[in-house]
Amino acid sequence: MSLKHAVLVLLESEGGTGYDIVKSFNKGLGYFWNASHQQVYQELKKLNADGLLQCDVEVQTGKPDKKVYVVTDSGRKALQDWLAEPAKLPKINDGLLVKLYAGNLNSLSTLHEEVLGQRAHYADMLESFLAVEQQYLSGEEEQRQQWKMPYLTLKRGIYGLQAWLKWADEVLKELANGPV
Amino acid sequence: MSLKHAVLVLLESEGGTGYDIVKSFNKGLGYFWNASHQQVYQELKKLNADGLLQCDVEVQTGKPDKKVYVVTDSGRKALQDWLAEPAKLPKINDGLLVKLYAGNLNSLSTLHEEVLGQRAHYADMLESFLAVEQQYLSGEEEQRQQWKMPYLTLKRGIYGLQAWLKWADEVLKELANGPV
DNA sequence: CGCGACATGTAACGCGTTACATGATTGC
DNA sequence: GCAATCATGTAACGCGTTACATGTCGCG
Repeated sequence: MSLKHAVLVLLESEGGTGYDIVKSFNKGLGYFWNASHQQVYQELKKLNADGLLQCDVEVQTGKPDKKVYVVTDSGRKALQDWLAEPAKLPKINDGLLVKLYAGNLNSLSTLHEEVLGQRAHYADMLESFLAVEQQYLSGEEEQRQQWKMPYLTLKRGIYGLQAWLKWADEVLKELANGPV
Repeated sequence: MSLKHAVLVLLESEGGTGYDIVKSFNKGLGYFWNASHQQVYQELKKLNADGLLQCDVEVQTGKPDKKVYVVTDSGRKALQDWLAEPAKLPKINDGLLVKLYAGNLNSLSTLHEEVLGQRAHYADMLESFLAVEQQYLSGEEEQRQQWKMPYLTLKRGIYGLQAWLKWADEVLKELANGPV
């Protein structure tokens, strides 16, 4: 949809390498935007070819050369254009819910295990989000002001996960009680 | 990811046309699985070619002929295989959150409008979900038993939307208060 | 000695979006 | 007359996944 714009946002203030961007997707932004390293490197190449990014190579020994990308003026313009148009609603395709929906085709115990597995994953995720939140809340006023917007997105992750976990617990109860 | 399997689930019990499937994606299943009609027709063609679906044509006058698909034995097997393997975690790519994250690049009033717009959409959606829930809860015990699993997926939609709306209200307050 | 972090990619394929295309019937 | 519902598709393109591919450094 717009990996392009997510990349521009990340590079806007600082510039960075593909590797840096992938790391961001596994931390801050990663709560609500995902892309594999393959995808990121492809995209960087393309954005560079299209003139939205400029690339400086830092030669290194022992490691592959580091390619540091920075946003160009036309990149900044593309970002502004995107910010001005309304965001699309995210598309949800959740296989677990399809399985549940078709519950009678499957054994309840298999479903129970699956839900438990995802539950564990999301519970870990929530814990780490809450830890980041604590860090934010205990920071200086100035710091808090600076990280206010990213914090709002973190909050989204927290509420979303709490709702998911609440739901999952109800489902697990149903699956345990249920006939068969 | 597995439009294939979503289609098999929908056709498993009844058989149906591409049009029927698209309608399902706009109702029941649509809360957590989406696909355009173009995608659905392509997929049906492919599943038919691969022998997972069988197609009977009903000739009609005035309208295009109706193609009714039913799941074959190998289709049923493919479904069972999929049900047996663990579901992947859904991938989230939410442009609105990218915009918020990069809030300082944008005007707060633009962000405010965007959040308000999505809020309106999700509020409508929640209302319609709650209406469906009421219908379910006021049904006969036997009906409830039959629709239990789809109801659990509806519940997911309800909790998810409520969490989203709660979050959005906090964000709107912040965006209204905030400096600039 | 192996694992994880660092650092980059290619190729093939499959999934999803946008635009284009047709045409009857029913109800306001 | 216009919009919605019924009913189907093609073509081009762009986005995402999986598999393959390479090589160093530091830690335990």
